[in-house]
Amino acid sequence: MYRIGDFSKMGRTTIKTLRYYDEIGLLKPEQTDKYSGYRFYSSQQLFQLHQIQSLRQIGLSIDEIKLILSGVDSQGILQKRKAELIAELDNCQDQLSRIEFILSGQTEEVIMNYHATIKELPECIVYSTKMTVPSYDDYFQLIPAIGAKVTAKYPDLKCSIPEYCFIVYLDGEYKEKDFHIEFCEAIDQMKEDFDDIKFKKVEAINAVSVMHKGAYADLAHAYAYAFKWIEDNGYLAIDNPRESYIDGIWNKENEEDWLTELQIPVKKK
Amino acid sequence: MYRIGDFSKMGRTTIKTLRYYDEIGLLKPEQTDKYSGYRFYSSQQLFQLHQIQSLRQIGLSIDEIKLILSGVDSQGILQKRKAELIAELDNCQDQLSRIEFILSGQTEEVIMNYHATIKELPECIVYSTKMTVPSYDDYFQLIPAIGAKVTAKYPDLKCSIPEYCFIVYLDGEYKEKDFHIEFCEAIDQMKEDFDDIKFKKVEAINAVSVMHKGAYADLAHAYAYAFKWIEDNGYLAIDNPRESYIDGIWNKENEEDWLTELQIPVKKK
DNA sequence: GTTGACTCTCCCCTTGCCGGAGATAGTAGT
DNA sequence: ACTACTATCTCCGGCAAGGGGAGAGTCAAC
Repeated sequence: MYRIGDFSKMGRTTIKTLRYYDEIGLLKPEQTDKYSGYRFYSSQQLFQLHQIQSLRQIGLSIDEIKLILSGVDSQGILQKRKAELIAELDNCQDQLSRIEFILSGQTEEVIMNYHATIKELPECIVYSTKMTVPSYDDYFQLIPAIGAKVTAKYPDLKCSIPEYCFIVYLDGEYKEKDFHIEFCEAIDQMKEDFDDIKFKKVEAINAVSVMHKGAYADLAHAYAYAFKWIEDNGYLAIDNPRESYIDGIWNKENEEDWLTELQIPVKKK
Repeated sequence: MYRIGDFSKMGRTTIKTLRYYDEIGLLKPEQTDKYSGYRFYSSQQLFQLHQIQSLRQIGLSIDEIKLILSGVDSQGILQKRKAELIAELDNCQDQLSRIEFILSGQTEEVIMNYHATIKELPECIVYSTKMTVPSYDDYFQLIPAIGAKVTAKYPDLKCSIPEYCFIVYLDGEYKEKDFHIEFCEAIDQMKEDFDDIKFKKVEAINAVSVMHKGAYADLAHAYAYAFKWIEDNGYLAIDNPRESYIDGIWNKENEEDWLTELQIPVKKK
């Protein structure tokens, strides 16, 4: 029989850990002095401790170890842990890649202070209309009329809150002018199409998001940054990019305060 | 200005998280109603939130993000995170390898219930003597005499507590009999060599440890298991194996209760 | 006036322990 | 038997980054 200090040295663990394992019932000392409370361990328990340590070293949680020790489906638990590890590896690789990307010192990132995140865009219902516009300015002048037209037709229709209004670029390539775009506004319910207005459900999707602050003329930098990010970090663009308007001419006088979110649907390569 | 619910939807985060960021001063709402306590965020803060999220997605802690936002050495922090990630990747690979090893279903593991752990063996002082013995039994009969001889010479010398007594196999290969071994007993202080007894410091080292329960005749299985484990998990044995005796003929009658720890110094390949 | 949706603060919970305070227990030396 | 020292005990609090829920107050619509 060994006291906790000696046992901890033999098992290369800490006294705190042994007391904790006692408390949670993972490894109870073979004997506990009723009056002093001293814990006494046998050398046979070193064997058990060693097994626990080997399972802990492969990252199993204490609850999982308890299950294994009580004879429950250890294959399944190991398979589950294996899946976790593979996910963890992917995640580490992804993070590492992103750090390398930042450290490689993109000019756009430094100057414009761009940052990319992956976010899940939830499913939503939108009304949409396609058009070809010569420039950003023309496009923003068209929007209020579209809103008014839809409201006139369906007075009970409401924009979702918070507002989610975006355009999708239908041109496969980058264009300086005469964009072919689809305007979308997220709403709370489905309605029948009319005129050139179509109602549809936009599926949930993962996207790379880059925030752009300032004039639309500089959006090209944000696009360049986003596509380079996608390329360098092992993602693949799987749909047309969206531009979501948060602040613009309609609520901010100063061009520098305009805020636009670029969303590019992607998947891991 | 947006209330917390809308802002959380726009930023694809949770209300709890926003409140937490407020509490710890990472992202305070632009305005807080003095009477109702309601938080109000501006769309410009969406930009800040987005930056925070991009840094969180590469695994930085909140304290690190605070540093970066306050303009402190972001290069250094990213380098540090990169190093962490590389270590994490190694660790995941190691764990994955161990799980594969278990799942590949080693016979020895199932039958003998072997488990391997990596542990750090601390530095210690030992006295040692080399000998060639025909069998385990002969060897265990020799040991008490050695102990007595040393104690006679140095009465104030004490074995370390807990006792750590092991032999090192000097034969490069596996032998059934006539082992060339070095007997070592850990002690509390250095002394002068005499006769065939040498005193020396054994350096700290990492070792694979496998516990063997039962007769010494079966130790060969433990060796086989340990060396296969080392091979399959990308380690390299860098020194002669040690056998540390915990329970044996001297304190347990029943051979099945004997407990021996096999320690093989290794490093990662 | 009354729902119903939203938000607030406050407190406890998570994992696997670590650190420390204050109280005993056990051992060695005198 | 007394003292000094070490080992051990229990209990409390803390860690990272929020999550869950209670109970109370706010806000807008019907």
